Amino acid sequence: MNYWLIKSEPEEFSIDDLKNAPGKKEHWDGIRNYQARNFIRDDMQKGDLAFFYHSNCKTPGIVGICEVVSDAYPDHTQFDSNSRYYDAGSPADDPRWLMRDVKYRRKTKRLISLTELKEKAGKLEGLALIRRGNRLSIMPVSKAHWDYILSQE
DNA sequence: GCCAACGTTGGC
DNA sequence: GCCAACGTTGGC
Repeated sequence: MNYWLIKSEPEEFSIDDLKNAPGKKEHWDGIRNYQARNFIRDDMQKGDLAFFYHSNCKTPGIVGICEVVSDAYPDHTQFDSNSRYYDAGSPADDPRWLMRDVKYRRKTKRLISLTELKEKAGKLEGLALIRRGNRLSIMPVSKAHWDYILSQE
């Protein structure tokens, strides 16, 4: 059992969009970073929990919790020439990009902002999210950090 | 909208 | 294999 943080721009896909999706479930497409891909492929497991993080918005931060509910499978958007995620170089018989399905669990009681997480850097040492220049859209969260963040809810 | 930080690309 | 140029991310 591992813990994660996944970023989404709320204008694109918000925690409410996930909550309102059929079965409260959606595939997490559009990952185009090898490190993030490797996390999806190698380290995520069905049943893992992830913080849902809103990025590139007025107050970036953690807004909810979701669960990984599928194995990794090819992200279909890489083969769709109309998609912004189209990748002409991805071999059809060995797709470069994978995704998993995530399911809505709940919203956090309040938005736990990036600012606040940075203020608690002492308790969250090593958390990828607050490392300088971090741009990963999927990153691991240790059990200790997970528990601590939830205790601040 | 700006721009720092980072990942990727491609010439050599 | 190096590294400059470029495109993207994402906080501010």
